[in-house]
Amino acid sequence: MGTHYNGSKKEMRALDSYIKLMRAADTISSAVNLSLSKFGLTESQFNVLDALYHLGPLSQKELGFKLLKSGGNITMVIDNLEKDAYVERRRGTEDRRIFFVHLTKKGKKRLEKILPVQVNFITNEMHRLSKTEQIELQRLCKRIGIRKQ
Amino acid sequence: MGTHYNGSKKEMRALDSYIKLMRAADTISSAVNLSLSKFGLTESQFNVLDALYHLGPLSQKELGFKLLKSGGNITMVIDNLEKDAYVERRRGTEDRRIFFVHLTKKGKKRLEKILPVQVNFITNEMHRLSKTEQIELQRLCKRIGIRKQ
DNA sequence: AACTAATAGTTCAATCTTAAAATATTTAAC
DNA sequence: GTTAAATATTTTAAGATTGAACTATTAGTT
Repeated sequence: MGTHYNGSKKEMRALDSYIKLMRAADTISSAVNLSLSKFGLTESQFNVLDALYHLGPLSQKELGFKLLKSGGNITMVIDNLEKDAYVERRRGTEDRRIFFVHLTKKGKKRLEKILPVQVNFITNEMHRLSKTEQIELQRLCKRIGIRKQ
Repeated sequence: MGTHYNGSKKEMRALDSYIKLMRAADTISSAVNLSLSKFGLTESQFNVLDALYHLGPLSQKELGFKLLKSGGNITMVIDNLEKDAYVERRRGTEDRRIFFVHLTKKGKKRLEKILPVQVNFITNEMHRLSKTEQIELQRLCKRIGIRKQ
């Protein structure tokens, strides 16, 4: 919020922290989305594929929890990934309310092609910070990014 | 990205920094949006009102630049704010391509009511970090959030 | 067994967001 | 002065995102 608000120093500092945090995240996110768009994926889609790749099949509920997204959103992202046959829904046998989302062979192949490029891309982006700075950034962000009950 | 990727330490660190940064921004953004929703505003709408309040009338182009948003997006956000009569478009006299966006009295009043609450809210959120930590976070985020030409 | 709670997922309405194509206007070049 | 290039905004198509209402299924209560 701008320079005209006559808040206390403490308030000004908090606002400045907030703005800079948002701006940094926006900047990286835009870059990541641009990089992924060359592969025909969005950041959301990539995050789902990545989660399934590293964690194995997950229910939509679990995906939403891991990725901090709403149920409605997961439905839509999975719909789009399923259209492209990168994932498939498999109904739970014990509990038929649950859909487990599985990575298909096609999805796995696609991800394995993209992953190294993405890793490289993000490594370059983060290279603006030294090792020590990155560790410090992680510590600070961890404090902020804690899920509330 | 998960724990299974066998990248170098440097890569793992970069990915971890990226994930934690995104998560922190998501967390704060959700909280801010929730707080603003009580006033019937979105974060985007609030950011526009705030910019106009502190900087005076701006063209849509300038707004997009300040807020790191695309032209199409600004058009839509201004449309919605104009529906609620919080802002109005005034065509430029020298250059008739430009629309200057003005805060209306209603918009100014609304913002002045919300601003202190928001400032307080964000100050509380950021209170998880000490003064020194916030200053460090700002420094690190500033390095990352630099606009590319 | 029947009723109620809770849970998983879908659908809907609203807004955000972008890139690309289309419009309107201005500026530059010939 | 007319044409071409540049600029500001709008429109469009696709996807992201949420909260709320809805459906289906399960679990708990009596």
